[in-house]
Amino acid sequence: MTTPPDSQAIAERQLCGLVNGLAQRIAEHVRERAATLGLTAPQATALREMSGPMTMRELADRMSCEPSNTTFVVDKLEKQNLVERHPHPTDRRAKRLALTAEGAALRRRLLDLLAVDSPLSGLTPQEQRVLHGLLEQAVRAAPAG
Amino acid sequence: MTTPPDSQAIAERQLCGLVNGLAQRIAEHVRERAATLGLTAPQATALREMSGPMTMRELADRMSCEPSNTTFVVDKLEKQNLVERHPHPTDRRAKRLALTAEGAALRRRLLDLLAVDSPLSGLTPQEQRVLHGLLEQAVRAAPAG
DNA sequence: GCAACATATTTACAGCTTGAATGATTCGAG
DNA sequence: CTCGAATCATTCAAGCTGTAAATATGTTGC
Repeated sequence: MTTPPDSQAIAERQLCGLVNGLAQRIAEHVRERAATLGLTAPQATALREMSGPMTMRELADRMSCEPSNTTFVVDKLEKQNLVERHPHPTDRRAKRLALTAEGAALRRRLLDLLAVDSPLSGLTPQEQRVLHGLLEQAVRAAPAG
Repeated sequence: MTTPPDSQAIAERQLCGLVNGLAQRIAEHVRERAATLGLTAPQATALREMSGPMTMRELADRMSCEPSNTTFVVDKLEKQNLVERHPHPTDRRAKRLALTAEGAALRRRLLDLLAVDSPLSGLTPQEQRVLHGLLEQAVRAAPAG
């Protein structure tokens, strides 16, 4: 070891800062593009994750947020006629979220907007794959606090 | 290329989700440890970044948030006698933030708490260096929207 | 010196997010 | 079948965060 004992801790702190900084960048990027469609960032994130019918809990997991928050966000989307809450076919506790035709169309436009000048465009596809692997490993290793 | 045309966009979306997910993990980790010291997550983040005297703007940059937010957070820390706002020696617009003795002691304890079982402990030091390099490259390539 | 513009911080406000409490439903053990 | 624990979604209170505007100071060019 060529480094002092707590240098590892310092490196980890810097790394946490970088992760957080990039997450902020991504959020800001989403916010900008979403605004052009009349959506807020969390609304856009929800729409982005709605690749098919799913429950509130499932959407919350995809958005990495609390279920109570998805209630709030989905309320907004529902008022704009972008998504609908249907009863779940097999579980009466759950709601089955589905995009309306209008919602599906807006989602397509949103995905197109988000694809250009992504905050990750500074990395080559290969570098992105490496990053993907490392992040997945980090997330999987620290499951639930 | 062995992949369909928009597969790259999908990969980037997944990557954004991973970055966000890990950032959430880190925030949660900070929140847990901070709570044992009577601090909220943003308060702890501010304390962590206060490695020396700095201005509000500088702290905001380190915390990757808006200056108005640091006003809010520093207000809380000041009420707990952890930091103080002093006049800046050369720029009368700016405030010079400094830790109190109590704040410095608490910061030391906080750093010790944060160092054990870091959310990044699933990666080896070498992997962390690779991750650091990739993140820095991504952040630098997307400067300001 | 002064006008015009840029910067540092704060305030007011609106929107987002969490965590705890609640009601409805499901599931497994007896 | 029934009890109790667990799960899904919602509500509410409290706190966090960003935007826009306001105030004060600094800087530049004339």
